[in-house]
Formats: sequence, structure tokens, C-alpha cells
Amino acid sequence: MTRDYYIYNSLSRKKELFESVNPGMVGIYVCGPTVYSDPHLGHARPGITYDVLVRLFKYLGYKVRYVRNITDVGHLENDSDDGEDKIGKKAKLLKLEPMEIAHTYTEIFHDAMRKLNTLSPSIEPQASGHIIEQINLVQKILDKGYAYESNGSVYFDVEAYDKKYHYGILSGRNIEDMLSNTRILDGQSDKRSALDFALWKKASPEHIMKWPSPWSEGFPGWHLECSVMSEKYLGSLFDIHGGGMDLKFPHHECELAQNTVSRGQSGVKYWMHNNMITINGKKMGKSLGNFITIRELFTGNHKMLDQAYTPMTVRFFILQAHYRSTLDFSNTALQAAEKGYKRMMQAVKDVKNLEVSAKAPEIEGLKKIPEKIMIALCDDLNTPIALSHLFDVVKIVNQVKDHSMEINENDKKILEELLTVIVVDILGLIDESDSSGSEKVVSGLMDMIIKIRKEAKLKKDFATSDMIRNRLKEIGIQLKDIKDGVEWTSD
RNA sequence: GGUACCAUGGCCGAGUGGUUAGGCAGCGGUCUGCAAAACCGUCCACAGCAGUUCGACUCUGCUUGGUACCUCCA
Repeated sequence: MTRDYYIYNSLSRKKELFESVNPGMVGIYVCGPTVYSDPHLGHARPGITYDVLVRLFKYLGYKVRYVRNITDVGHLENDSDDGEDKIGKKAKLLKLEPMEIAHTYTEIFHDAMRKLNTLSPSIEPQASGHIIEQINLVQKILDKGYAYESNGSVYFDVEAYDKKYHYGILSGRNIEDMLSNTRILDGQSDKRSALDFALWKKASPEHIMKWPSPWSEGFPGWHLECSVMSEKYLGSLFDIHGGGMDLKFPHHECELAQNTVSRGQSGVKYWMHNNMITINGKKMGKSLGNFITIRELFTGNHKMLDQAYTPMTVRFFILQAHYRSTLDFSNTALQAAEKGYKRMMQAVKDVKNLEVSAKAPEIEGLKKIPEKIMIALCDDLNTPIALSHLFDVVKIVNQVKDHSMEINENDKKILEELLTVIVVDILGLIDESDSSGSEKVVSGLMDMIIKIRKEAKLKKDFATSDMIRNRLKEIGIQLKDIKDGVEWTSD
């Protein structure tokens, strides 16, 4: 590949040089949503983070296989002993088939991801479509002696596993601490140890999503699906496993343990975890009831929102922070992102129309910017630094446009390249202002109106010229009298 | 209680042992019939205390405050 990429590995807690398992190819598995409710702002973060990662790897010349699952079964509401399946619960509540729930929210999730301009994954497997594989994996773990059956359910034997391997290696825990700190489970449990986790759960009579298995009519444990689907589509050792920080324990820890037993290796070379989006400093999430759904964000229909924010504003907002830092939501932060985004996109549009002058000297420092940006992006996806360099580019574009600087053909090419390849192709920021299908008609009309206004202005008929500008503003079109003409934007 | 992480200017957010992050807001100016945009200039900083060092916002220790995981969670 053309350059080195450095990735922070959650397992080693260090930045490491990325070396793919198979030369020239990258396999990425990301934990997708549990489709039982509207995706919220928190879901946008991994969606966008891993999207930029995929785009970058493609740009670097890798062939990328990006797998992101849909969890539509096995994800329980409370602890694994008496929890209800999230999707099953909602289905009962609404008197719908579980698959209707899953389908509805999968569609909403897809719609949100598409609006945020994220590329569709290469494969998007569903947990419910891999029940047979999951049963096989349970059997395999039983055969190897790291699981036991109890009253129709099968549990992973954490203590037995920990004797040979290290349960807690990913999340930085050890079994002794966990045992001494485990909350005592009330009621009778089928588990031998509180640390053990379910591989297969026997279904209660009222449970609606259940499948036959050698042990009982039941359903698979949550952690199983990712072990099974990542191996099926990416092989027993693949490059990057991504997901939210909150999935590190227990989900990824358990997944790693399952993999180790069944594959003889952890199966993942680099673990990558994005941080949380917070609101007033607190994690945005279901349990706190302080989340804003992506739909609400786009419509502005939420008591905490001062206004609607466009998908690209949200994307820009997320890219302005490093993915491993928490990012605090607020209206002022979003509004700042909105302005920054608009300024950048204006430059993306303007760069094409810059006048070149053959004798203009080389712009100082410009040649080094592409390299600086690539170094930042390849340094564990440092998008905020990349953006800061891009604003230097924006400034140059504006200065040339303002005739306070001249530009030669070659420098203009560099600017165009930066603003299209980096901004649009890699960061995935696209222009969302001109969405009208009848663009030609509109621009023709605008030319005419602008001409009429210009004539009025020449006659010093400012009443007419202002009236035109004000009326246009009412329908969402902004006129700006710039040095050599008139510019208009619509929202 | 255990484990980990974080504390940066009005807000959001990077980064580094000695050099301007950037965005948004503010202030002054240029431009302009006015407005908007743009451009130029500018203000505001590294939680507190102690230590290491020629030098620390950056390293170490302590203090304070906050967050995450340990239950489902992106």
C-alpha cells in the first residue's frame, strides 16, 4: 500500500502499525444495531467513524470487506437470567411479528445511515439468519469442555476458560476482582458462576422467538452471533473488529473467549472502539432517557433541540472530534459545526471557478498540505487535524476568490484535488444545498431576477432591489453582493 | 467497592518537553447605498499543589472534579 496506517488497538492499548492479515485486503467487522427502536445520535458515531475508515482504506488501495451485522434476536433486556428479548418484547407490545419489528427498525436505520452518506457495508448479516451456525458453535464449545448444559440452557464456563486463557484480557479485568465484585443474583440460577454467560437459553412458554436445538427449544446468547458471522464472512482471523466502547465488556470480551475456544485464537488482529457521545457530560443512552434519535435531529422535533440539523452537519460535528474521545452534544456545538460545514462546502464549490493567472507564484506551504492531511488520517484516523488543515485550504480558496491572492494552474489543481478527494471522497462530506431536480430552470430564473435587480440598483432604485432581495429571502434564497457580481445560496 | 479514562481559552474540540491547531462566537479594520458573505488584524488557554528539567500545557506524584464499564446500551 502507498503508506503506513497506524491504528490504536484496544487490546494492546497502544497505537500499532497496521499490517493486514491478507496483503492488500482488509476485513472489518463492526457491531451493528439491535433493531428494536429508533437509532439515536450515538449510533451515528460508529456509522460515520467506520465509514471514514473504510473510505480511507479504499483510497489507500486496499480491497475492503466491511461486515456490519443486524442484531434481531438474542439481545436480552435485563440480566441473562430473566431478561426478555428486546425485539420479542416490543413485538408483544405492538401485537406484531418480531420480524416486523426488526424489519421496520432496520429500514429506519438504513435510511439514517444513507442520509449520513455512509457507504453500505459489503455484507450485512442478521443474527436470526445464522441460528444453525450458532447452535454449531455452542456444540463446539461444549465439546471442547468450556461450557455446560443446565436445565435446557448452555452456559460458557468462565472459570474453566480462565484457567487456560485470560478472561478479561480485552477489558483489563481479572476474574478474581470480578468474582469479588459480582452482585449477588437473586432467585435461583442455572449458572454455576455469576460470571458465566449464556450460549443458549431455554425459552419460557410465552417467549415468541425460539428455535429447536439439542438442548431445548430456545434462542442463542447475544455474544454468539458476532463470533459466528465474523468467522463466516471474514475468516477465522481478520483485521479489525469495531464497535462502541460500551460493548468492550461483556460483549467483546465474551466474543473473544468464544473465538479462542472454537478457533484456537482470538480471531481479531486489531480491536477498535469508538467513544460515546455525551449530553451535558453524560452518556447518551436508553437507560438515562437522554438520547435524541437521528430522525429527531433531522427534523428538530425534540425539546432539547433549538432547530433541525442536516445530516452533513451531524457528520461534520462527529468528524471534528477524534473517535476515541467523548463528544459532547449541545445546540451551540451543532450550530458551530453547521457553519463550519457550510463554509467548507462553499469552498468545495468555489474552487472550480477560481481564475488562474499563469504568472502567479507558487502558494507557500500548499504543496505540503496533502501530505499533512494524509499523515493525520493515517495516524489512527485523526479527522479533526485533517479538517484543521482543510480550513487552511478553504482560506486560500477564499483569498483567491477575493482577488487578494493569485493562483497558478498547478496550485489550483492541488486545491481541487484536496477538496474533492479528501473532503468528499474520504470524509464523505457532500453538498446538500442543491437538491432541486430542475436546477437549470432555477438558475435561469435566478439569472433573470438578478439582472432586473442590477438594473434597479444602477438607477439607484434601492426600494426595488431590496424588495427583490427580501422576497427571495422569504422563500429561502440568500443574495450576496460580492465584488464582481451576485452570488446566491438556498437552504 | 473494582477497573479504566478524562480535566485545554466564551463554546466545541486537536496537539506537543522549548515553535499559531482548527471551527464557532467576540472585538477592530477592508469591502459595501444598506445588508450578508469574504478577507486582514486581534483578545481569551492548558483544574490545583509539589517535583523532575536549562525549560512543562506536555513527564512524575498528590489533591480536587468528572465520566465510562462492572446490568441492556454505539
